[in-house]
This record gives sequence, structure tokens and C-alpha cells, in this order.
Amino acid sequence: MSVAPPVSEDAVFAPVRSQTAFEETVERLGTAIKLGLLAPGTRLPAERELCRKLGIARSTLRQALLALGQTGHLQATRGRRGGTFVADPQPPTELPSEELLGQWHEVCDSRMALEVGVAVLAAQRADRAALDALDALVGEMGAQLDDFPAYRRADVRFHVALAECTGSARLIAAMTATQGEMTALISHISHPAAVLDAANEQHQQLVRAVRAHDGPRAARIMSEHVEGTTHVLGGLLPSRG
Amino acid sequence: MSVAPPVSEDAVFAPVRSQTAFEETVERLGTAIKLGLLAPGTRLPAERELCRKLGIARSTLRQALLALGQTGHLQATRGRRGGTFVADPQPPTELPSEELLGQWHEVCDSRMALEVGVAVLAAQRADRAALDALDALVGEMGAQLDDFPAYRRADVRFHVALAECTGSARLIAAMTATQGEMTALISHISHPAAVLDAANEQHQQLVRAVRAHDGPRAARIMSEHVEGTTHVLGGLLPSRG
DNA sequence: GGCTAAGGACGGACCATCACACCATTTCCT
DNA sequence: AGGAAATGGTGTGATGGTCCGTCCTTAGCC
Repeated sequence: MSVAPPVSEDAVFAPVRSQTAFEETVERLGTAIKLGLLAPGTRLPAERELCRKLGIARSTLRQALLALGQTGHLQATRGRRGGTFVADPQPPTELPSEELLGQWHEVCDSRMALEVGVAVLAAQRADRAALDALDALVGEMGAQLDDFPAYRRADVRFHVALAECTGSARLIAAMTATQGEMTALISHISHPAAVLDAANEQHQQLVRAVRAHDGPRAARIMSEHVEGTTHVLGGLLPSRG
Repeated sequence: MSVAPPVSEDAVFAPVRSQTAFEETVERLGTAIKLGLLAPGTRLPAERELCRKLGIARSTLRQALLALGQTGHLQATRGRRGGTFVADPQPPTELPSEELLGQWHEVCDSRMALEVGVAVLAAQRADRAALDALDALVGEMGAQLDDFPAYRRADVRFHVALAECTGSARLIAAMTATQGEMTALISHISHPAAVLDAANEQHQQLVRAVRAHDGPRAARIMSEHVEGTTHVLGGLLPSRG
């Protein structure tokens, strides 16, 4: 009955990093803005309402809004018709942090796990309206092969919409976080139209598989899709093996 | 070019919950103990060393150790050969919290995403030693069909070992966390030997697919495996639809 | 002019966390 | 026997994040 003791305890005793409410708020709102989920010009809910939705104190929320204002992502106006708005235009995207660059392989692995699983669940659950929305996004990407920022915004919406097909808040949140990390990694490397076209072809095949409720096929297509991005990154990122 | 605005902003403005270092430490160590990753009798690193590994102050770590001691999961002895030990025997497992019961569907969805993705990556990367360890765990489970706690411990080690095949610390951590939630949900429902046998048959087929580097097949088997657990839960849990 | 809704600013209270020093207990070594 | 060493146990003060309440400022609307 040789009891296997293979589980390494490194994972158990790895550093714990507790995020403060301030940090997590900056992360959440900043990611949504950088991904285009909150389009430039969008008005955020009033501070007194937003802090209630986020479950934090108004002063804490204001710290986050101030930070995002100083980086140029938000802009506030006072007065009766005032509010906090997503800046238009947005500041130029900064280079990915050294920390994120060092983790790019882990990011791609996490993404692989999330996207493939989401594809399986979406194939089980997507309704017609959601499928039509996905098709529309595929069309939008196809028309933006020469404008990477625009293509990428539709790409993000596509993958988040796929997560929304699962109906799981956790998966939606995980997808937005993952897409935020991916955007930081890929926004400063070149994307020839041919590469985007090939990727979008996979999007289209994926929607077909999802529409046919063919989970295994959706999983296969998605894994190849993610692998494509990973290989592109591996080749073009500042070399780290 | 009809710009699609389908992404609901509910996810962006959902409550942020910041975990304190104390809470996260209790969660980490408690999960590892309850899953059997830290076997009864195991000696934890000395406080002064462990707090360094975890990146927290010793007083904070002591709060967590004290809490786990009061719930009967840990036991400390003083003196030169002393230390903090995983209690033997462990206290009886408590019933799942109302909060977790309300989220059981989300837990299963997250698990589906994680496990299927991990299966795909493991099929690409598992080496022979890891595969043999997985086979050993399948054998161990097969010999424990009538002792659910023992079966479950091997089951957890199996799924964590699969995550270790990916080499991704994030995925290993996510797998342990997910298995912890699953254990809390399933440890108080009945598990006929026939059900466990069928599940273990899937384990065996999964290892075969991984050994053959057949990612799509591994994904399909894993999705069916997770779905099986989900259906069992859906049928036996206090009904919530 | 006054009301209203929004952002902006301040101060006090609470608590988690940290760093540090020291105490108590047990075992090992000389 | 006695000291060194390694461990858990205790206490104190400082720091900083978070909350709550209050008030100020701005700008549009009636």
C-alpha cells in the first residue's frame, strides 16, 4: 500500500500576499478601463453609490479614484451634472512590469486552464442570443485586422462574453483579470494582420463548436488558440527561455 | 460597424473583499491540513522560519496558529525539540458553511474550468515519474473504495499531482483551494463504492490519455469526471435547484 | 436666489500588522 | 552539573489601512 507522499509543501508555505481594499479597487477599475470594458467617456456611478456597491468606505474608494486620476485614466468634474469619467483619450499604455514579464509563462498557463474550461462550459450553456453576439464580435475583429487596439478590444469582449455564457461570476472575474494580464503583455509587440486573421479564424470555428454544443471540440480549438498566443509571446518577448 | 456593448458592468462593480493576512494564513494552512497534504503528526517549520517563508510577522502567524490550535487542527509543544504539529487525530470535519452551500454551483464551475485546463497542460508536460505516481494513486484509490476519507485523501493527492505536472505554482495553488472547497461540500454526503469505482475508472482512463499526450481526450474525460461529481452534488445537496 | 447633486477635504476611532524585546520550557552538549 | 540552543509564549509600541461622520466647494436646475 505504498503511500505516496509526492505533494511538495512548497505551495503550502509560499508567501501570502494580502491585497488591501485600495489596491484591489485600483486593480479592478484600472483593468476594466484598460481593457475597454469601461469605454472612454463612460461615467462611473457617484462616489457615494459606488463605494456602497464595492463594499468599501468612500475615503478608500477616493484613494483609488485619485490614483487612477493621477495616471490619467480617470477625470472628475464637480457640480450637479458632474461625476467621474473614464478619460478620453486614454493615456498611452505603459510597458509591462518586470514582475509580470517574469511570470509570463504562468500567466499563459492560467489562461489556458481558464479559457479551455470556459469553452467547455459555454458549449453546454450558451443560448442563441449570446452566440449571435459572439458572431458579431468575430465580424468586428475581422474588420479590424489592421488596427490592433481596436481588434484587441473586440477580442477581449469576445473572451469575456464567452465567460458570461457560463453564468459564473467567478469565471467572469477570472477572465477579466486574465485578459488584463494578457493585454499588458501583448500590447507592445507587433501583430501582423495575417496572425490576427488566423486567430480570428479560430474564433469563428470556436463559435461553431459552441453552437453545436460540442464541448470537446471547443476545448481543442481553444487550447490551440491559446497555444498560438503563447508561442507568439515566447518568441517575441525579451528572451527568458 | 455596430459596436457591441454587451459586457455587463456588474462584474466590474461587484464587491471587493480584501482578505487579511491572518485570514489567508488560516485558510492556507487549514486547507492543507484538512486535505491531508499536511498529514497528522507532521511538524510545521519553526514559527520564526515559517513567518519568514510566508512573508508575515510572527505575531500574525501566531494568531493563525492559535486559531487552528483552538479548532483542534494543530498542537504545539515547547522546548528544544518542540514545535507545532498537525494534530493526530484530527477533529471531525465541520459541516459546510451556508455561504459555501449557496455557492456550490460556482464552485463546481470553477473546478470544471481549472481541472479541464490542467488536464490539457498535464497531457503536454507530464514526465514518466509523475505518470507513475498518478498510477500509484489510482491504485491506492481502488483499494480504498470502502473507506471514503482514505479514498478522498488519495483523490486530492491525485488532482494536486496533476496540477503539479503543469509546473505552474498558480495552478497548484488554485487546485488546492478548489479541492478544499470540494472536500467541504462532499465530505458529509454518502459515497457508495460503486460511485467511487466509476470515478476511479475515469482517473485511470485520464492517466492513459495523459500518458499518450492526448490533450483533447484528457479534456473530454476530465470534463465528464467533473460533471459526474457535479451531478452527484446537485442531487444530494440540500435542494437549491 | 435657493435647492440639489456631485466631488473634495478633514479628523477621530478602530484594528491589523509589524518589529522588537523578553520570558518559559525543554533538550543537547560539554 | 551547568550552560548553550532551539523552541513556543508574552507583551509593548509604532505604523498604516480602513471606516465613519462632518463639513466645504462646485455647478446645474428650478
